[in-house]
Amino acid sequence: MEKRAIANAWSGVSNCENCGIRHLALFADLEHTDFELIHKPIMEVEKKAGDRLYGEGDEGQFLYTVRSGVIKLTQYLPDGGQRIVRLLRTGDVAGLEVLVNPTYEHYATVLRDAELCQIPRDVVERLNRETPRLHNQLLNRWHTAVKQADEWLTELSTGSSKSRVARLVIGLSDKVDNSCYLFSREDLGAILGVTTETTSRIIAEFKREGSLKDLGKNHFLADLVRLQNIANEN
Amino acid sequence: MEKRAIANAWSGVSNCENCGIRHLALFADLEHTDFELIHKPIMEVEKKAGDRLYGEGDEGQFLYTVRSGVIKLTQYLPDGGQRIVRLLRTGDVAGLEVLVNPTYEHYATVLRDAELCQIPRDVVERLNRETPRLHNQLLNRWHTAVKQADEWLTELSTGSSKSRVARLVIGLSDKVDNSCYLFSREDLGAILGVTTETTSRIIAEFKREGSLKDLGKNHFLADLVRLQNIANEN
DNA sequence: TTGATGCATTGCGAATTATCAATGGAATAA
DNA sequence: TTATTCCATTGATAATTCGCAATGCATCAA
Repeated sequence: MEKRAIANAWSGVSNCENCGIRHLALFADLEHTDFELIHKPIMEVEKKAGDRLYGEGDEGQFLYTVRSGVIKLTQYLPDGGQRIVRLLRTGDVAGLEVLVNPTYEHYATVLRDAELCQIPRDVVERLNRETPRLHNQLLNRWHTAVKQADEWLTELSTGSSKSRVARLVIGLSDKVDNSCYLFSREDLGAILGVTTETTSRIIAEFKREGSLKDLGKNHFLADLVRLQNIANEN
Repeated sequence: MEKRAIANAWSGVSNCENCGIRHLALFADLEHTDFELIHKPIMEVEKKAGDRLYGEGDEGQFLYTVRSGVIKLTQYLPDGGQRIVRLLRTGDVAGLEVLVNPTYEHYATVLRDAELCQIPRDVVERLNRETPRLHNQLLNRWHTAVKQADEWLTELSTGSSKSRVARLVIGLSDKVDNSCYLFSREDLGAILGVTTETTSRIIAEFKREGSLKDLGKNHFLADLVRLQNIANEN
């Protein structure tokens, strides 16, 4: 995990303004003068799979914009059971809740090596107070989060585990080349609320029947038509 | 379903400003001058259990603040399966998504007779543009929605159906007098992602073992300690 | 009161999923 | 190369949940 200061205040400003993924990021709508409101450095950090960004209950100092990679947000039950409630990808923001509450509400863990912009909470709060151009982006982020949560409830937590795995694979597939990078069976199970073994059995079955072709390293070729049928069955 | 215009523009304004539940409502932080920005009537509507506020895909003309009663937000799967993704109660807002998208994203149905404030989308959009005092409330609403969705994923869609029913009953219980108003077994099942029969069996079992005491009309006395144990078991 | 209606409950067999334990296979380090 | 380690897969069995049909129960209207 390497940390590279984009900057002291001024050059941090300069870099955000020219960020390659700015059109996807929280600061998409900011104008030149807005960037002058940023008086704390925004760091670009790299994290490896397995690294933790923050834990539930930790004091929320930073928000994170995902530049690349995948982050999982996890919550635990009293009995120790865990559930992955959301996946964050390029352009998504982790830790939005610290604008409303002092602490984080999830464990944020890197699922695939990630590059992130680490933004001090103060910076976002100040921009939120002083320029209206951040508001729409913030509302959009919240909306996206609710939408994903609702989809997970209806699509990934309803029906037989077979259809649910199928829906998850479809959701993780690149619709252009039908390729699909999966996660460990344990993580897939934690997304779906089923056991590791059940997930494994179903994916193995998909491979046997040709719905998935194994390309190695958890990379698959997906037969989306077939999977869609399974997804709709039950 | 009776509709009573609070007003032409001016008296609508006046009434919102003096609303009995304003401290809970979307307009909680507005100041006197902000109310003058409201140039369309806000209607107070009464709906009976079973009435529908709007459907998924409908053009989103209104937001609704719940004054009393309970509203369910439902999504459907292609195979016809349905899932209740959220319950709205006093102070909650239905239809927030129309500030971001043109159409509603759920079916909103009255679960218990409800009184609602029907607010034209334009009104909220204008206030959102012209007064910063609505922003925090909007962010808060979104945050609440995400939080409830996440809780439903971890608590109501994880573990055995018995623990899930127990967690749901606890969540629906009045912590002061341990009383609990349930819904039809079908609705409870749609909240938990299990069948009506399974839900019914579990609640019947709770009654037999004394975790719930039936007071008639889906009103129960809950033994929260016992239920909590069941909730944590598995 | 008497039906009629709409739910809730229950029984039972089938299907699904969990659980525990063993085996297999691929990637990595020595 | 050879171990080693970490997962994924599979088997066997138990437990849970579903699906369908029958029955019970309370409410409401005639």
